[in-house]
Amino acid sequence: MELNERLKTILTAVVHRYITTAEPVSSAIIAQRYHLNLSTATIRHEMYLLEKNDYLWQPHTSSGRIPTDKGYRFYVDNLMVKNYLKEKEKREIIQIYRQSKEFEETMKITSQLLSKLTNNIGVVLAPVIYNNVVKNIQFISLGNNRILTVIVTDAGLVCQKVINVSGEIGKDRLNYLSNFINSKLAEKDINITNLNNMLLEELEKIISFQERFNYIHKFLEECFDIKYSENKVYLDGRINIMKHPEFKEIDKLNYILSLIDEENILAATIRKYLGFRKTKIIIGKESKLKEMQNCSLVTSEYSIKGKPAGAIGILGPTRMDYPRMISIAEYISDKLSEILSEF
Amino acid sequence: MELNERLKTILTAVVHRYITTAEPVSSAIIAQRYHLNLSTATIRHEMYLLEKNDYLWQPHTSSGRIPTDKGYRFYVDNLMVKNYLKEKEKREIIQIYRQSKEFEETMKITSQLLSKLTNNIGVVLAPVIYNNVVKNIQFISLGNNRILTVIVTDAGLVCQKVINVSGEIGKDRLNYLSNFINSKLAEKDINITNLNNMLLEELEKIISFQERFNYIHKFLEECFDIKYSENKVYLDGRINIMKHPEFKEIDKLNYILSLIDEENILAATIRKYLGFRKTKIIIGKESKLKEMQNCSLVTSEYSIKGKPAGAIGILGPTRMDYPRMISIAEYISDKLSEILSEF
DNA sequence: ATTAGCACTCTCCTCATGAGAGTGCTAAAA
DNA sequence: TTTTAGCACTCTCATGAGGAGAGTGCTAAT
Repeated sequence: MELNERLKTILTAVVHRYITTAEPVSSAIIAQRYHLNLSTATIRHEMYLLEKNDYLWQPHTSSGRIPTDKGYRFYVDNLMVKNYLKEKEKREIIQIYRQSKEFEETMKITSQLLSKLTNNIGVVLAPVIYNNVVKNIQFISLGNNRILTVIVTDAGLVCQKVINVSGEIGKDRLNYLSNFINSKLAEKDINITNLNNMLLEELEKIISFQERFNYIHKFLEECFDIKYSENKVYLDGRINIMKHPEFKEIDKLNYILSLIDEENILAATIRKYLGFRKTKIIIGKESKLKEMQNCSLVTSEYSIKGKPAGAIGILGPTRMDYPRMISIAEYISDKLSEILSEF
Repeated sequence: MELNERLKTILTAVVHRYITTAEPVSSAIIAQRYHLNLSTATIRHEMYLLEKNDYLWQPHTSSGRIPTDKGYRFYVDNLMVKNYLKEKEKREIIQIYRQSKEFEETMKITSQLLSKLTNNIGVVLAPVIYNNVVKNIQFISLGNNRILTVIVTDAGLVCQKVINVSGEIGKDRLNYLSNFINSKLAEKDINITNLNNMLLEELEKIISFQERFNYIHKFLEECFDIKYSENKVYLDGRINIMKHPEFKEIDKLNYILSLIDEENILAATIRKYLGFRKTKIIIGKESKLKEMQNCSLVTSEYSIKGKPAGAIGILGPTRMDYPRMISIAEYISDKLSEILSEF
């Protein structure tokens, strides 16, 4: 069924009212507060139609109505009015970001900002390193046949990995190696995957002749097999879930808690919806995850120097103020993109 | 009042029973299960004495008894019998540790082991870097007057920091600097604090003449002002709190949740009790933190190459199996010490 | 198509009741 | 003096009844 204007107005009213009060919405409240010049009986009839079409539901026969996931979805796609942050809020955000000069801290601050501004849970996925241009590589001998590799990307990301080698490699040789690679890196932009594929061949040519290290190939392969930042997730504001009446019941709390406990599930969910569009909204059961059934997730991607890098997210009850969540997510991801690009 | 043997036996019985059932313990249960050859009336009288002296309390006048914090404390200090892990469990732990060769992963695995083995929350404080001997230092230019400093300690810890300088420092000069420092490091053991104090003078002498960098002093000072690992905390098994009946009530859950949310509070609490003894037990209100009032924390320190480095912890309800928690905490901290010392 | 009116449904709160668990006390036994 | 049997007493917890209140669904009139 195509919703007519009046049905849309009523659905909007129900969503708005329910978002602010967390109580089932009655026909009387709509009539009183939303000035539709309709009697409660008419509104009741319209609500009945909305319920029949799965936009609303009733906890029990004689109670008010609550939006369904489908109702929220329709609201988000067709009804809501975009919201913009106040200049004052924007300034405060910028102010807070100014405190941090470091990558890790910036990630933490971002998740804190998200949770403080929304009263929900703030999530930040660290940038994926694969896409970034490698700027510098260093090998540091730790002794005991262990070598620390430090890779720096143009985005200022640093990742490290300790590698076991089968025989001692002298300092000079490590220096030779890093100098050689760095000179190659200076010539043109190379990301980690490229580095892996391209450089290995060349290195083998040069080094296996010059240096006769049989194991150098394997060693380098290990160096570049870095998953570091792929799994890194920053969460903040877990306690906020306790503020929402929907999680007063232990069972529902249990679901969202296990989502929070297993950061990987959350990260995987966000990652699953990446690409295609900057901002995405996943409402309740849309995610197919049983742990998400009472939650919504608003995610927004950020980039570094124009290249997609990662995403931030806001996790809260399906009953959330979507326009505001979206404006916050988008503003923060924009700021984060700017800041990381400057690094 | 000094507790006589019979009172001790009864207190022990109450603690053991309460730990397994989470139900107030009645005199009848003690008489039935713990073969004291006493009537319920006598046991009731003894329990009354224990209650008068604050070792037990009753939720209401006609219910069984529950140990107080003081009761648990007495049990832990005087009554409990030390427990040892089974060989099979030890083997499994070693097995799991074998999967990891990296520092970060080892920390994560440790917190997971703690939570899985105890059904409580596993906490790991990363090693504090100050005590460690500095092995190698590298400066990598990031451009835009930004320099990445990587410090490696003999324990294999790596910490990084990005520093803004007021003017560009060339690659050669950075190399000169790191070579100079590294040569000094090779001569004798220097930890970060020493490095900071001692080296700065020497460097100033040498470099301010040779290189005429006015800002080199300030730059180096910033380099060594590293708090990196001090605040790093690894938590695992947050969801486990839901398994305990004491947290079925939302209010109590709220407290422990805010403890889990603010990792710093937890870390600070653990740190506060560091030193003096390897393993420590903080029971309920002993910590003075209102968030801890229904929780106990068992912590055990680990070391790297014999030097105190950090601590692990187990966070759960005061009603926990202390002997087992302690044996797990001690075994894991020992293993962790071994592993980190090998790095 | 809209509305007034009203019976009906369901929740929620309170109160009463009774069973059950476990104690505290007392007087008798050891 | 210590221990115990016996019993009244207290408190919780589950159940059900009753009534108020919120809100609906339906019907007949506008």
